[in-house]
Amino acid sequence: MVIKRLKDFDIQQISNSGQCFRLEKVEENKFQLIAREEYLEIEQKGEEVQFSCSEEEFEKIWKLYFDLEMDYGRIKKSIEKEDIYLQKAVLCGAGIRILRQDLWEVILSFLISQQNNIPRIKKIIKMLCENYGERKINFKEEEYFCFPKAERIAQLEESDLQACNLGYRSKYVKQTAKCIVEGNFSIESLWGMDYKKAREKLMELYGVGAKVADCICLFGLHQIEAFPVDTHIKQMLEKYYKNGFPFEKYQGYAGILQQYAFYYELYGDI
DNA sequence: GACCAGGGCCGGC
DNA sequence: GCCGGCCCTGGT
Repeated sequence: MVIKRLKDFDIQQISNSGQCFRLEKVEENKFQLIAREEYLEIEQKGEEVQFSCSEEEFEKIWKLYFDLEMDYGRIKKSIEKEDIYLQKAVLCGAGIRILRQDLWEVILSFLISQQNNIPRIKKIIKMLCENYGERKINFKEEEYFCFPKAERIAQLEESDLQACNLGYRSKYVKQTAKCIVEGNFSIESLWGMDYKKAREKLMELYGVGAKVADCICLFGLHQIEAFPVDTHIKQMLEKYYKNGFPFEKYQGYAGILQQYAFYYELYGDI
């Protein structure tokens, strides 16, 4: 067990932020996460956060995973005072961070995400994990399932994917997995590219368009300048930034602001 | 029960 | 560059 006091961190907000789909609330203030083939429980009260792992594991995996070395306070402070919308958005999702998830998991998850809603995306991914992910046992002697490897997904028939409710996305997933496994697309090489090149390269994949590519850049490669425009962000831009979003003022990290805005659009001033 | 829309993309024009 | 079609289902 590790206990930390963390600023700019809210596990519930991160869970609801739509960037990851395997972080689930299990009881009040308590969440479970399956990532990096590990099982983790997180319990938060105020700034005090408990992680169900050793200090070594925390340092080795989770500190980086939750992007705890990034100063989000500084990013928030950089927002212009006159920008009422962003100020409100940042206040609303003050504990959001951009996780450092597994690249393949992000690619598959956001292929599934298109023209879909978050509860349904979570259900589909859960089913894929239970059917095709490696089964493991956690510290409570309970079973859990890892995210399925590309090799396993590539073996499946489209009908198997249809059975997991992927619908018309089945063909995208099947072909993308095959392409990666057969060595025709190196996802590792993406790490050596800048945002523009990585985005362009990702769009070569069948089923990956501009928006999904941006999500993969932002959530999979941690290229925080990527600014995915989905239907919510599109509506927001049309409503509050008719003369254009001030990207020039937030060069290099607009994607983090996108995430605050996305969350604010979803959950608003509740 | 009906209807709309969801972290869009592809293919045809 | 624009537009129709698309699997399925959560939410109203």
